Amino acid sequence: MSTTNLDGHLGYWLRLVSNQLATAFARALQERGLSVAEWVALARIDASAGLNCVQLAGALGVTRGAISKVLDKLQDKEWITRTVSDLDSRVQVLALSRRGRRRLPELTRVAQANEAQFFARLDAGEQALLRGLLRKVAG
Amino acid sequence: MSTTNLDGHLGYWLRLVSNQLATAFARALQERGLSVAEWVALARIDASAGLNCVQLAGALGVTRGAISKVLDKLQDKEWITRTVSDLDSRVQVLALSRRGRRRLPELTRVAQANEAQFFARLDAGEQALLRGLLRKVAG
DNA sequence: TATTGTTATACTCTATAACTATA
DNA sequence: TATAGTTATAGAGTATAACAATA
Repeated sequence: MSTTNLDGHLGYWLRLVSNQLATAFARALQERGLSVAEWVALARIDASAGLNCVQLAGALGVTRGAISKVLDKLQDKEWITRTVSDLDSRVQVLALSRRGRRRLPELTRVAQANEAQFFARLDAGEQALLRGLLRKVAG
Repeated sequence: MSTTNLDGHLGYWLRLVSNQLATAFARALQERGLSVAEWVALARIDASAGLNCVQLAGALGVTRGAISKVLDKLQDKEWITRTVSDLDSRVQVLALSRRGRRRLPELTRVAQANEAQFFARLDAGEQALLRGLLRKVAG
């Protein structure tokens, strides 16, 4: 007799869907020369002007160390700038570079196309519902 | 002007929540000597009797190569058995070992406690709704 | 030829913890 | 002392592709 009803676990489905989406998205982004984590950071920097590293890490739910590496890669590609704050020289102000701004629209299109395809089984109302539930969990 | 409304992306929230859950769960499982991927495989083997590797890979949404490694670790710990099928000697039939069966209930409790805490912001109805939506996306 | 499972290789992603510089 | 950011280290998790054995 099995003791496990894995299908009842929310975590199981969350993991399955998230992994499938990430894999598909990673392939789509690869041709444009960036990874999923890099895209998320880039998009967040664009969406929230004047962010620093600690704030970005908090927004993405990862550590400072993890963010630091991702930012290194984005900076190597010259898609972002890191500017020391005038008010506090420990702080970096993050921003998109000219090149980053030029590239972002296409990346956003790729992200949206990927999402549209991936969540095609849900109608607009269901997608909004799912988004709302995830936001609520994220707190 | 920013072009990105990251909060509108389902993938953003999915990634955030999934990563948070996986990190918390990994910590809880670590003390019991296994990883998240190992637990998921173990639970799936228990839930679906007579699985082989290809079927397990399909159920978990990963490749055969990835599964092979996870199974190696579970076998090293003697939590599963791999038995060559009588009908087709290419095929392995996966099953929990005696030790695996003995350990599973506690691991299931850990998983459930972790989930209960993580999804505490959602009531039972919302959790069922979320599960249904994720299942629908997974197809 | 097709399928099952393994292996070699390489990445991405993340954490922990110690560190530097500044406040 | 506390905070911002970096770095060193380690490990989990996965993919791709080539491979051996079997069908």
